[in-house]
Formats: sequence, structure tokens, C-alpha cells
Amino acid sequence: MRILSEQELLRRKALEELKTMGINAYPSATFPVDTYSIDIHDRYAAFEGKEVTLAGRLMGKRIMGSASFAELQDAKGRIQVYLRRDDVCPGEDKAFYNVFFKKLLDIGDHIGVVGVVFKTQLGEISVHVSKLVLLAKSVKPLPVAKEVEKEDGTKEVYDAFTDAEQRYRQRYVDLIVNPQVRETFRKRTLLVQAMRDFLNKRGYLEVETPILQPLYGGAAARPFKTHHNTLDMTLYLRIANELYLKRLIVGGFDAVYEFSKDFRNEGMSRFHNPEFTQMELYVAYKDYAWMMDLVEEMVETVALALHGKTQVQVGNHVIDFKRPWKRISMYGAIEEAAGQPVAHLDEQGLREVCAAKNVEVDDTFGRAKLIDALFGELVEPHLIQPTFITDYPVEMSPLAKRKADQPELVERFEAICNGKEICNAFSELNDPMDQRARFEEQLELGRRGDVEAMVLDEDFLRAIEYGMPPTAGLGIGIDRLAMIMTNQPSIQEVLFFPQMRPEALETASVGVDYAAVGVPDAWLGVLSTMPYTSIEEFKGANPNRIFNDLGGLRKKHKIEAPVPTVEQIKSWQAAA
RNA sequence: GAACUCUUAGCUCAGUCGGUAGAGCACAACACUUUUAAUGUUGGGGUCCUGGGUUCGAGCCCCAGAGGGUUCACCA
Repeated sequence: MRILSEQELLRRKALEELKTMGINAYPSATFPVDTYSIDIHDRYAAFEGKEVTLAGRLMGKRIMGSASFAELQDAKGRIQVYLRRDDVCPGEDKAFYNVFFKKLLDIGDHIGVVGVVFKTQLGEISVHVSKLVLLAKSVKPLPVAKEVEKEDGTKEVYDAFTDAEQRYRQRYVDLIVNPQVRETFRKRTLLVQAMRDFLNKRGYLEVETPILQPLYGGAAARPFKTHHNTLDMTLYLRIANELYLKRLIVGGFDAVYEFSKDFRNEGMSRFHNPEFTQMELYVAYKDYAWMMDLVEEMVETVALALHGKTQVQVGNHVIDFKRPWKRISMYGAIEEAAGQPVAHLDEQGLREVCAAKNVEVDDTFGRAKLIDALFGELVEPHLIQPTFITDYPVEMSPLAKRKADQPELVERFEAICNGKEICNAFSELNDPMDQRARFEEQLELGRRGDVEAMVLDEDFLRAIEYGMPPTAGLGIGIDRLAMIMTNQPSIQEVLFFPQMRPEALETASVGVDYAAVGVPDAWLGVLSTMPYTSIEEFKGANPNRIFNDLGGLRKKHKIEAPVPTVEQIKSWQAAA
């Protein structure tokens, strides 16, 4: 275990003092909250002079003799509370104010207050407290950020808790002290709700399909693999749910959707987390052109729900989601960027264009990959405003239907926004013969070493052999959309708990019973703060080092007892 | 996986030429009955990420490692 900091020791001591005062630091009774801080701010006139009951975290204390101000932070905001000694201690005994409030109550503690709403001389809306109770003690100091309101009404934050590693590892702290982080996650939830409402209003059915799948499919990605003991079989965490939702379309539902956590065992970056969220939607009797209209309308609705307008500030750009969005074919977009026609070019011709435009390619690239490289390099990063790119080469899209007049292309589109794909959709391939042939091509890619090639799913093929109606399908990346809609540069900012390498957490020295080896009581406390997690570790430690450390800890913790001799320490180690 | 970069008090950060560490907030003590980053005075608080090396001497220089960030690779 880590040696406790000065402030942590003080708070533990405060716990003891609370006990001697007869105050339970962790009471179990409910506390009858009837008001949020934001309600009082929003409707001051209605609350003025009324008694309210609030609960929240103490986030600041300003003590001025026998009167004090404090900041109370609840789930919806903050409000100042005003406390007078003689209000909370009407009798002779002033300990509640002088000791409990002034000394034992710390920033971070959960408290409940009852008081009357009023405005201070300086106009700050406050609660004049008549009763204050401790609801839960905090024994670990919070990072303290100071916020000052400037004359123009804008707020400036000093010493904010900003270290990315700590913010992600201890998101709970991030959420306590950074209100804009709470707001980002609230917006993410609103986004999902807006989409769900939009789809439900159209009568689409929200469904759930397996996360553990015997075969993974529906996307090109490497899966996470696991094992089921009872069935003694390999299972994969889904990389997509496409093939299951299409089975439901075969089954007769004409519109199904699912918000799904998907898992891909691939690189991590500011745009990639191993688990992420997609919304997939399948609608029978529709095609990709119809789906473009739906996507435009849905995303526009989301923007309005979150911002009240269609324009959204994203980095240095203002992105406008107002319908209609630009639509351009993949070839058209490349031709626009390259300044020359490419649709008719063969592999060699495309290579020359890549060379002329300094697009890096590989000898193994076929025609489709060359197109993809040109698009990824010349077009995609420059598409800031939402744009539909349509008609992809068939090789890149094994689950999409061919265009009737151009069978080397498929009826597919992606929406690109802020230089990144936010959704992918197509007219679903429902020709079981063609689907089997496409799977065979994927198998061949797999045999040639493509680790992301799709596997053949016989049951899925059997399903569409029964006949799948013409269907439009959509996958929309919720994390990426949330990043754009909340103006966040990294996926970690829109995931509560982004994936991290394990933290080297210092563990308690539970393995060593120091009392049993003859350590006197006075030294048990500090020894247990030393970093030995096992008897072996303690026995193997340098006794001189322990001697020195105990000397230091003695001073630090003001221990009266004499420092044990090195000989004594050796005897403890021998007894261990 | 690669390159670059960061890691110093609870938080945000300084740290000069290599001479065993500083500030603000937070914390402790005292004063203070409407404050607004409350204020004033005083004080305590450090595994300088870890492990090696160079050196009389390392927060600083060198090597290795851990973790974070960014970019790239990968990635619908």
C-alpha cells in the first residue's frame, strides 16, 4: 500500500474525531431531497424565502469567523450555502460549528442541508442553512479547480484537473470536478435517445442479437476469441451484428435496429477503441438511396436535439447538418480531387495516378485497393461538411448488392463528416448465389493471408436462400458521431471508461501479519504502509533500509516510541 | 508495432551551469457575521515514474524499462 499523504491521514483522523462526537460518517437513513440547485437558479422568484432540502458534495468553504459560505454541488449544478454559527448551534454548545463544520468537514464530503433561499448583498443566490448533516465522508482529497467569473460573464478555470491519464483512469474524479465532461456524456445519452425516438416513431423494432457468436461476420476485422466451457467451443465477440439482423428481416420483421457494442481486436487510436458502439438498422423494401434520405433526416434531428440548430462547432469548423447533404460517387469524388477521369482506368492506369499524386501504394494492391487508397488520401480528409460518397467497387463490399447497370460497383454509400466516416450503408445483397460467390472470394483472400477476410456463414446463407426481401441496411458509428456532436477530438472523451493498459496499483500489504512476528503496537500502523505485499518480500528486504524508512516515518507520523534497532528488525524478519 | 514527446507536493506547474527542490491553489494553526479564486499572518507537506550507469555529487547527462499523449502503421 502507498504511504498515505498528509491530507489523507488528516481525514482519517477526522473520521475518528467524528466518532467521538457521536457523528456517523456513513449514515444509512434516507435524506429527503426536494430540490436541485439548478431549480433554484432557474426559478429564483418562486423559491425566494422558501425552505428547501438539498444534498450534494461540499466543493468549497469560505469561513469568516462565526459565519461561513460553502459550495454545494449536486447532480445538476452548484449553489452557495450560507451558514451562521448561532443558527446551527442555537444553544451554548458551539462544537457543531466550531469543530464539525469548520474542522472536520472537508471538500468532497457529501452533505445534506435544509435552509431558506435568499440572495446575498452581492446578489448571489444562496441557501441560508438551518440544518446540516454529513451524508458520507470523503477521505481522499479531490483535485481542486478554482473557477472565477469574469466581468464579461465568462468563466475561467484555474488549475483544472487535466491530466488525460488520470482523467480516464479515475473518470469518477473527472466527472466530479469537470462539469464540461458531465455535459459531454449527457449529450451522448441525448444523442442515443434522439435516434431511438426517431426510429421508434417510424415503427422500427429495437431488438437484441448475440454478442457471443460462433462465427463472426458482417465486417472486415479481427475478432476477440473466447471459450465456452459447457459447450467446449470457441466463441467470438461480435465485430458487427449485420448477419443476425438480416436473419430477422428474413423472419418477417420489416424494420429492425440495434444499438450494439461491437468488439474489434485491432489497433487503438484517438478514433479506435477495442469496444465501440454502432447502431445498425435494416429496412425491407427499401434501397440505399432511400437510406440516404433517412440518414440525413436522422442526423439532422440529432443535431437539433443536442444544439437546437443544425450547425455544430467542431474544432475550427462549423459543420452544418441541414438537409440535403452533398452526394457524389466515389469515382466522381476522386476525379474531382485528381483532376482527371479514373472510372475507366485499369490497374496500371490507377497506379500512374497514385504515383502522380504521391499516394503510397503496394505492389499487392488490386484495382479496388488502389481506388480506396486514392480516396483515403485525396478525398476523405478534405470532406468536412457531411457528404455522401456512393457506389463502391464490389471487391470492397461483399455484402452489398451490385448496381444493375454497373455490376463492378455496388449500391453502397458512406457519409463522411469532418474527414471521417460516420456511417456505412447499402442495398443489401439478397441473391444467395451471388452472396455465396462473394463469400468464396473472401475465403480465398483469407487463404492468401488476409486476417480480416470474412468467414463463410452457412446458416446465414441458408437464411437468405429462403428469400430475403430487398432491404436497405445501415451502420452508424455512435462514438464517432458523438465526437462530432460534442466537439471532442478523441474517442476517449466520449467513452466513460476507455480501454487503458493496466495501472500499477499499489496494493495493501495484506500478506504480512506484523503483529505475529513481534512488532510492537506503536509500529504496526506505519509498517502496514510500507510496500511489502508478501512475507517473502518482507523477509528479503534490506533491514537497514527498513530501519531508515521507520526513522523517516517516525518523524513524519510523530511517533513517540523509540525506533527499533536493526537487530530487532532482523528478528522480525526471522520470525516471519 | 514505430517515431516524437511527457511523467517533480493532493491538483496545476516552475526548476538556471549537474551542487539533495520551489510557486499558486489545497492542507494545518490563528483572526474575521454577506464572502466570490474571500482576506491577512504563520506553518507542515516530496519514492523528482522505476531500475541501472557516468560523476566527488544527478530532478537535470547516458542506457534500459513502465505508463500517458500525439502522429504513423493497422483499422469500413
